[in-house]
Amino acid sequence: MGQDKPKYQQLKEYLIELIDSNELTKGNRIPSENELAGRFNISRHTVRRGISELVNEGVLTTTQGKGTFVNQGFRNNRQNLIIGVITTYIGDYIFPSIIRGIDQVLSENGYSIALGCTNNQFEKERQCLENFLNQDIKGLIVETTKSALPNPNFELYEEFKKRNIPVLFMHGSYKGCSASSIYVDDVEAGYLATKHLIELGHKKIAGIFKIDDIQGHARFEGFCKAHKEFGIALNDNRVLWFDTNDLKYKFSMQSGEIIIEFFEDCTSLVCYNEQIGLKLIDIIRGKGGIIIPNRLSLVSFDDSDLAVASEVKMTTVAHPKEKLGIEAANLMLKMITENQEVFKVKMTPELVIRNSTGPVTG
Amino acid sequence: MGQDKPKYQQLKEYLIELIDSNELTKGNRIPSENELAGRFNISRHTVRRGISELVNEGVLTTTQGKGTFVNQGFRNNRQNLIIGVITTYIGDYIFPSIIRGIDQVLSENGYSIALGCTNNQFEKERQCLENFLNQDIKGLIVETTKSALPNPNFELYEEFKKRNIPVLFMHGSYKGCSASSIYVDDVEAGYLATKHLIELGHKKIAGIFKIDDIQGHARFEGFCKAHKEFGIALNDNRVLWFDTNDLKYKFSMQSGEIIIEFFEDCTSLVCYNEQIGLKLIDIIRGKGGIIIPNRLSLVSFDDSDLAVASEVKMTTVAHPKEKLGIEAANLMLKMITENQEVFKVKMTPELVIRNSTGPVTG
DNA sequence: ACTTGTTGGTTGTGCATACAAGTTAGGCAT
DNA sequence: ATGCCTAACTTGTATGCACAACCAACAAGT
Repeated sequence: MGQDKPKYQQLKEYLIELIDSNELTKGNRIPSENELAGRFNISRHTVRRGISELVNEGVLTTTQGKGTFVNQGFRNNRQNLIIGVITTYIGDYIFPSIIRGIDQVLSENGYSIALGCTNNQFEKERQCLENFLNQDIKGLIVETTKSALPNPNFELYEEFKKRNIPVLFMHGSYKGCSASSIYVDDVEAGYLATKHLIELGHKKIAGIFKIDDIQGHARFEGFCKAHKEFGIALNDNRVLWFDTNDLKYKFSMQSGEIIIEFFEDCTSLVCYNEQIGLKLIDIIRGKGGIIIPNRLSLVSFDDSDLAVASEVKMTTVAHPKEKLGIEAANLMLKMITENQEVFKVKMTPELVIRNSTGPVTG
Repeated sequence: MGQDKPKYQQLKEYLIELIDSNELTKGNRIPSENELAGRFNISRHTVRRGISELVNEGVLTTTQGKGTFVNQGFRNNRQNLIIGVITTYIGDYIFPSIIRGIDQVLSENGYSIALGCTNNQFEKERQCLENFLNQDIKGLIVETTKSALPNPNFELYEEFKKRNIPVLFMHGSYKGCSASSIYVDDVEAGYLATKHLIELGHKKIAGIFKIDDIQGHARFEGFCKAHKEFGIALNDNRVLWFDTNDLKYKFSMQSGEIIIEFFEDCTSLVCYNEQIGLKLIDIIRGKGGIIIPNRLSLVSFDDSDLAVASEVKMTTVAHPKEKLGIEAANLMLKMITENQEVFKVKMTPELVIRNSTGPVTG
């Protein structure tokens, strides 16, 4: 053995080499403490110290009276590579795709995902964060909860920073927090959608946006930007805002009349996402008379499964979804190796033209 | 202090109490080893042993020359309640709902989810299992990968059993493995779907099923059972089998002619799931001439979002999805408290009648 | 003002020893 | 042959000692 390292350390390395070279394998008993002490001419106490560390690392198990045994092989690669992922919702709409993208990259690199889900509540976000602080995670990817509001869990994020655990925010980061983030340019998305309609000759364009969601605001901003750029006046009556609760009631068949009245004098519609878009298509179909895209052109956002589910294949501005997840995961891996650097990545959405939009008629 | 427990253990408890009662909080230095040794009249070595265990548990940090300090609070509730969840796919179809159901229950009970995803490959399943063996999980919920084939990762499941970590299989368990499982009665599902058509007067019923999936077999079995029960002959030419690879090619517009020919002389169709159902509706719509349900009644399975996405609202046999996840999670919690018992839970699917089916005409 | 050395305190490594407690196998008595 | 006991071996707990490495603060010298 060498001379600089402590003896118990040298013993550890000796034992690990025995295991790695398969001279000792799962279930085998290692020499007794006294035997090792005698063989290397060190005290039993020193042997015990080395062994106890390996027990802590999960390599060995000791049983009083019987001996010390090599564990079942699995813990030999003594790494615990977990990335925490916190999203607002699992299982809805585009979130699964994002998670799948993340998983794809991470699992290829030997990491696994620990999942948390906030349901857009700060309290649950806090729980998730505390949970992850108790685990030995190597990084954290967070989809921000209520990103427009000040975040009460700020100190917990600071704690990750203190521990040198990189944190990456998705879909916008919290104010005043100089953390890394990856997000989609939703202003551009709104702009692209609206511009597409304008270029088809539309001038009376209605818009439906979500009010309690930063993406809704951003898409509306793009909506305005396009109007301004092409010198088209923006009519407030043509913009409809809704929030999460409205989803169940506002867009049902029963209230269909009201909705249809809303965009009656328009030739086209920018629609916050495809869940809403699909409900509108249903309402319009039920009502009869209005044909897409002849009478009404419809642009939506995200390009989820729902975009092509009905007979009307929606023109939409595609959210990168899986690609966003992949980018996020790659970025996280980069952050883990390159210490503490701050990245800001913007992803650009793309217009996908299908047959829910057409040139303005009549 | 007491008398039965080892002294280093008593010291640990003493220190933890100091921390829990906030007499020592994050960042504080604890008394030096010599001081503690003197105060309790034990040897410094014994003190060191107690402290070293607390260091290992993440409660304390020692620095040579400076002293030993209390860590930043969060690890004080020294629990690590994680449940491993392995599914074939994340993000597709009904799986997100199942995961959401699991998360809902577990997070309420202070657990968090560690996610793994096999893409239906044994190799990746193995990776996930080894990963979870390296973590300190309290239970494992597995959606079986290629459940019809013998499983090469059997020994890994055995290892969980050995460590007293309960394992719960979803959607069928591996052969020869006496583990707990929760599953949907897919034979009943196939039976319900077919019976519904028969009761509407249909006698020429086509079927499309997935061959590399145990659910496909089961639903087909129910399909046969209904035919037999009502004394209707089963024609092999009316049953079409496909596997995962076919998804991309077999059910596209290009090959639409062949598909349509296949059920040309039938009045109704039992369709493996709604992904396929929707593609068929697309093909039929593109071809023109065939109207659902007038010329062709269509029953599908699962009741996902896709069932009501198009203008044809599909009659379907509903998979419990989220409810299955909730049940699975509850069962897991039960298994954790009640040691090593084996549960078998069967969930019954329900027929949801919409307007893709109607009485036979002509 | 700055460097250097000393001093006393802290944790880190290491040795020798003793007895307690659990496991196993072989020997003895029944 | 069966069952109990003991001896020998294992790890677990505990003490006492010695010196090394490191840290902070203060004092002395430049």
